[in-house]
Amino acid sequence: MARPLLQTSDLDLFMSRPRNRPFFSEGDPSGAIYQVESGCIRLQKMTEGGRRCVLSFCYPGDVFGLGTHGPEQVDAEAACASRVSRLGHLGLQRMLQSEPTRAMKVIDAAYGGQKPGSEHVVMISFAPAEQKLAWFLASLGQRLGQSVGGELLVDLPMMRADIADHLGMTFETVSREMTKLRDLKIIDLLGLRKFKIQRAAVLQSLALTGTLATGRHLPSPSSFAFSPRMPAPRTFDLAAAFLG
Amino acid sequence: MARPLLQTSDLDLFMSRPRNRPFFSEGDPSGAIYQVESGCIRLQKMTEGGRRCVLSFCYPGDVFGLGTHGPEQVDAEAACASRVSRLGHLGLQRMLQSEPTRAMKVIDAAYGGQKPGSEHVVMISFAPAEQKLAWFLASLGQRLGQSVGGELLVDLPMMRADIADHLGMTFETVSREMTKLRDLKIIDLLGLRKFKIQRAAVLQSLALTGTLATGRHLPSPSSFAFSPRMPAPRTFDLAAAFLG
DNA sequence: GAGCGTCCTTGATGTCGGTCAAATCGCAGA
DNA sequence: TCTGCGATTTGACCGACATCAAGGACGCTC
Repeated sequence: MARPLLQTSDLDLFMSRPRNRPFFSEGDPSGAIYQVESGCIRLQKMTEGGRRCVLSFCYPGDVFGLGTHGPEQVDAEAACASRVSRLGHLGLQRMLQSEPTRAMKVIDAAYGGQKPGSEHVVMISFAPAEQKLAWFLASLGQRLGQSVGGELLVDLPMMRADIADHLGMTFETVSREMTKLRDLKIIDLLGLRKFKIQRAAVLQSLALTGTLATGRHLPSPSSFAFSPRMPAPRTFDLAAAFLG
Repeated sequence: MARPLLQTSDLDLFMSRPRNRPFFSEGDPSGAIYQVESGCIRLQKMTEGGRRCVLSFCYPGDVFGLGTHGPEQVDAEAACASRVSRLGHLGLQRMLQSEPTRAMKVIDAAYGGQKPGSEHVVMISFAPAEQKLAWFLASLGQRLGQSVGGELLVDLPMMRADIADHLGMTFETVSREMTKLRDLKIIDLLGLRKFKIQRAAVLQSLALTGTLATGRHLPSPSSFAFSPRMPAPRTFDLAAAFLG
């Protein structure tokens, strides 16, 4: 990660959890802010019927803990062995007084401000299984990918079942679609916890439109694949407005 | 509605739209805050393939316009003939200076702070069609229902297709499931734009567990049906923290 | 390296809900 | 009231995906 939002001096606690153990559970006291140091955190809800729904994953550098990303609405569990640092309620109030601008950035991030969560809803409501998985793998590549000789090497820290519960499908279908993408030579599976994106433009096209494209008629792959989305024309800046 | 968050003196513009016309579109300048005066607003996204996904509905008294409820992420269109009032960027900054506590409440609401949006994701990812619709009708009853002689009379301001795009199904399936619930005497359809909840406890049970229940073994219907959810034990109050 | 449990892959089968199509309803305007 | 169009209902059919069920692979611990 580039430079974490929270530094050691801000934090008042470090927590480690093996896979599937909670950092907090729905209904726990809220107000603290968490930053992922290593591993991968699942923000999830359980249904009455005992099924699990993974609302989002947090990776190193991500901040969570408020609103829809906090114990008022979700559980936070380790998707693999993970370390998380914590800024408590009081520490946050101290920061709000001493460094209000940075504190507002932290708060915005902890609400899940960065990620466009509405895309997730769009994908799980309409897209067929193949497109859902392409979308997930592409966004994972964008977030965690390491460029190696023109290809993108990506960690896959969570289990198939976690991906399934994130995309609203079964782990069997995740597995099948994964195999299909491998057979199409769009991705390559390197063990269970790592994969390589071989044809990024095709994957991206599949993620966006649900159809395969050769990639030949698209804008040059390097500029098209995984480019950040266009910035909004003019954005309301909560911190700026507040601080005058 | 009880007492609207924004008063006439705050607002700088009133807008009316017939059904399906936009109040704003994704990418429009952001920073303004909107309050529904009458009608029903759809917050929605279009997919590449031209399909529509309705992320939420706003009813009279609801405030929207920021974050996932603003033009950075969604379109806002009238689901039926609607009136909306608007507090512009500058007006909001003025309010932040003159009445910061109220302004923070307005901002929180405009981010969609009230509604637990994660429930929506859970429903559309796993629930079968019948449960999805039961959940939607039950929450509509909770929000818009008028108690009339032990039954709940509810307006249904949007079309079947809007409901379908909100729940990730087709309008044909919405129609079929609606008929099914009517045949089970759980609801009664009063024309196209109104319905009555006849057996609230059963509807609620269907919404929560996906199974029909007689209602006999449930807690007394009056306390169970449509009761507000339990408050979180301790909640981080952004406004309070900010204002010291 | 052997043994074991968990996770993953693959196959066979059934079904829910999507798609296509037609009939009916309801409302607005002539 | 009549007419016309869009919204809704209902029906028939089919395919994508869930479910059930074995195997196989991976990564532990000993």
